Amino acid sequence: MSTNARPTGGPGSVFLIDGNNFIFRAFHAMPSLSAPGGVPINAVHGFVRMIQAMRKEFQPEVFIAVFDHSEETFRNKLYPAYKAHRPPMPEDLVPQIPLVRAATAALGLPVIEVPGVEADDIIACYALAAQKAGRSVYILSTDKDLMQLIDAGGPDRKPILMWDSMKSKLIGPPEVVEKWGVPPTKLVDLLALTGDSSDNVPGVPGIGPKTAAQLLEEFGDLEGLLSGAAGIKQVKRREALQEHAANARLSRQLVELRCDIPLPRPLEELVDNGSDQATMEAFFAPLGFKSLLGLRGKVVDTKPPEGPLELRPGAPLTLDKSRYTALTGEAELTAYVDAVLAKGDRLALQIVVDVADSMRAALVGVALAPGGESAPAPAYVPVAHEGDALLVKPVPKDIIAAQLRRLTGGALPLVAQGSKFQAIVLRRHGVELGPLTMDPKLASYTLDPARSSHNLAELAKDLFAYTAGVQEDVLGKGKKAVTFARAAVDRTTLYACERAELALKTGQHLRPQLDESTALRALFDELEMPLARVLQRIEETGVRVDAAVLARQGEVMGAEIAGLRAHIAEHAGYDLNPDSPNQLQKLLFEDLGLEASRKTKTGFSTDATVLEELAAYHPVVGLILEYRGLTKLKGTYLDTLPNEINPTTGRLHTNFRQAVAQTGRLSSKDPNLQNIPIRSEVGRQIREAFVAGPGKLLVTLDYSQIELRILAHLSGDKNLVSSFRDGVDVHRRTAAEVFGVPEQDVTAEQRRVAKAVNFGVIYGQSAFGLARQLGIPRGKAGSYIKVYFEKIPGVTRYMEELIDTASARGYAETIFGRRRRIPELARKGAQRSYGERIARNTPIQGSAADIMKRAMIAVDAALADRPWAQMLLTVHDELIFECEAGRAEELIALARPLMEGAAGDKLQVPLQVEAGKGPSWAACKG
DNA sequence: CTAGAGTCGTAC
DNA sequence: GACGTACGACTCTAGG
Repeated sequence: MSTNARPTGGPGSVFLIDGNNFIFRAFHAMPSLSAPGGVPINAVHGFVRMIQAMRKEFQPEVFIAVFDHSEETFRNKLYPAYKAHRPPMPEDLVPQIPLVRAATAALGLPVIEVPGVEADDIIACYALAAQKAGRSVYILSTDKDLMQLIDAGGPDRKPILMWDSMKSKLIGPPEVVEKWGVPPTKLVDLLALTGDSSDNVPGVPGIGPKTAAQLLEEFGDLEGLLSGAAGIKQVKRREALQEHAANARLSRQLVELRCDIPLPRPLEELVDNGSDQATMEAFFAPLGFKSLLGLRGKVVDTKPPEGPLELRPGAPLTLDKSRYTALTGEAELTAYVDAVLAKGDRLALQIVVDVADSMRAALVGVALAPGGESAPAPAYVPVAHEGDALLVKPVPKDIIAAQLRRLTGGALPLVAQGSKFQAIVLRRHGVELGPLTMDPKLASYTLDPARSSHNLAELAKDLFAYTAGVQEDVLGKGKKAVTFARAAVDRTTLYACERAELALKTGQHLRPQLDESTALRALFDELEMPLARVLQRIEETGVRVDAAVLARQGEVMGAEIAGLRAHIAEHAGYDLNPDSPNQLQKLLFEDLGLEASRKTKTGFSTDATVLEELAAYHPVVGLILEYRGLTKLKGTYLDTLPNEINPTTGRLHTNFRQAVAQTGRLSSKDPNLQNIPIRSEVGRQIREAFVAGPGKLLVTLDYSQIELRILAHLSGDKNLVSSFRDGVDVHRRTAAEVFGVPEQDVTAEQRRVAKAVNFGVIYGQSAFGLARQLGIPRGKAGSYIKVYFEKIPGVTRYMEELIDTASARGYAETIFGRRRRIPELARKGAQRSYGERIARNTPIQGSAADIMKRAMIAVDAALADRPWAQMLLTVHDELIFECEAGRAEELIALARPLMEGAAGDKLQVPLQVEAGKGPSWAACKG
């Protein structure tokens, strides 16, 4: 029973509420709360909320609440002192008991009670009867007496489990053993020995749970123990058992649940039909339960996820680092490679480099951790450690490369953390890797993109409670830090071998978790892992950037910036740095007395929207805006891009990061080539510097409206779907619907509004946000949104469903089953709202990302035997290629259908791809 | 001097 | 508080 397991509800499930247990827990969990008349109702409120939530999530076939009936039970007859010394019920709880029963009934849940029989016994009867009838049973309680019923189930029967709804913990046999030291079947015997002071069950004095478990282990059961007690060595214990044997037997009778009463109502009668709104309102409205009324009866798909939602930890790990060796001689290396090839079944790699840039790094060494029963221990192959005593006679690099090729060229499946980086570096050193089957970073990302880190050290800590060595310990820190090229071989060996071995272990640990979900397994094996190789080729190719173009633009812009800065200073009357929001605030809102509109954490906002409003009031504001625009372009692009050009290749090699964006998108870093300007004319000119090589052309292919198409597909909205099927302008069609005019009469302004609303929907924008975006009054924006949702009803319904399902499941998912946990949905206020926006956006943005990734793999495969074209970049919905000038159309004809077909048959709307070509990125227009 | 927070702005 | 996903430049401040 893993910590994440939850009940499987739906048909065939029987949920039995231990009413009294539940009331007490609700009472203590909820803050005090009173109904309008002053009656305390916090327990009622908590109780009802829990029932609502469970009904929504689990949709039990049978859902009943069982209560004690306050009469003498057989236990009192047996033992008058039974439950005699119970502390009195809290004063505030007393009046709530009858209310809870009534509330339960008002919710439409059968209230079961039998005079003279405790709730526990009734629950036992129902649980066993339901199991006999082939149902799975969940008892909603934390009462230890009920744990004796727990049964993991088997081939011939369904399980009986307990569910602690407040801790979200499923209690099965392993949890019972963990808590009590004995399985559920022996729990009665154990409790008979230990007794129970709260129920006044006597037990045997001096015997607590630990001793009882140990004795039962030794003697089998209570009777065996009592009859064999004479043989116990410890005097006190032996005498206690002999003296109190009768008490123990009596206790056993008190503790053991009886299931010999007839069921007051047969199971078939108790099928849950949900609640009746009128009944609920009649009952709850007078109690002031407004929020609960809205929560009623929506049917939410709560199919439990396949596989874990978070990485499931494993047993603590210890690694024997004394086995690690450095292979410093050629003979040693060869022998090691032979042994791995003979005995290993897979091989984990960890390269060591001097700098963190895969296209510049020099290979310093490689650690190898083979998997397999009799495989050799991990070892480190030093390649380029400067001046280490261990390496007086280093093995020639070409010999190392040859041995590595033998080892990693395809003879064994490979494992590597951050495999793309390693593959690029190794390839640059003459070692082309064979098939990679596991990259733990990508496995972690696929399983749980929302986790805080996919770093190997973090994974080792979280999964195996293992603390990995840190780079700092090898390289030193601060000014004295060295690169690995200057690090000692022995320390590097420990560090790198540990990482290789951790990659191996982590991969082996995560693999079965991926396999638990068909969707996640496919995403990993067929999407993320192959994509890493595609991205490897893209990064290795790089893109040509004409530094001279950037330099020329930079000079022009620099002069303009200097002029603007002087003008701004003139207006101000003093020299200031317009880059500083601080100084800008002083100028605008103090010296010039302009009106500050928005506040930031540290002062008044001076962002573009604020400045645009102020532009009419003072000429300096326009200058600042212009200055801002130009310095941004110059500082971020013109000045920095040339520095990123690789001196060896003469091209720009970005790093596509595959395990960062929580939606499944890629990101681009060092430099970021996914935010090169295009929207403004000045900005767009930067794209003139991205050029094709001589005799070549750039080709761009971009998905038209892919996110809106996915929204159309997911929501199934009639209007949206038909817009795309008919191939019309979707914003125009939306405008026509929303403004109630024929399509040909839609004005540019109307289309702009419709477009903004369409995008706002994808991002979960509010009326406030839309108003700000469009610069219109909030009321007007609200009415646009209102009409939009009326005219596009499928979208409304879909968005509500998305939030409900995501809230019930705790995650959002894409068309291809990529999941993203959204813990924010369990919180309140702003956090919850944020969670709702994520829930709306992730399926759309993530599905688009999945489709693009599929397209990239397909196109890459098609280009494998077409060396006249290379993929250069991806910008979320766009692919950029470089190809021989005469073959641009051929490339477009090849790639376009692959991109348009990348969703397979998953979409009910077509995908459309637009193409452009030209000598530069800027020239790639339609 | 460095690291991190804050603000702003670019892309899709 | 109010629009989702990224990356990064620049300023300013806290800390060594």
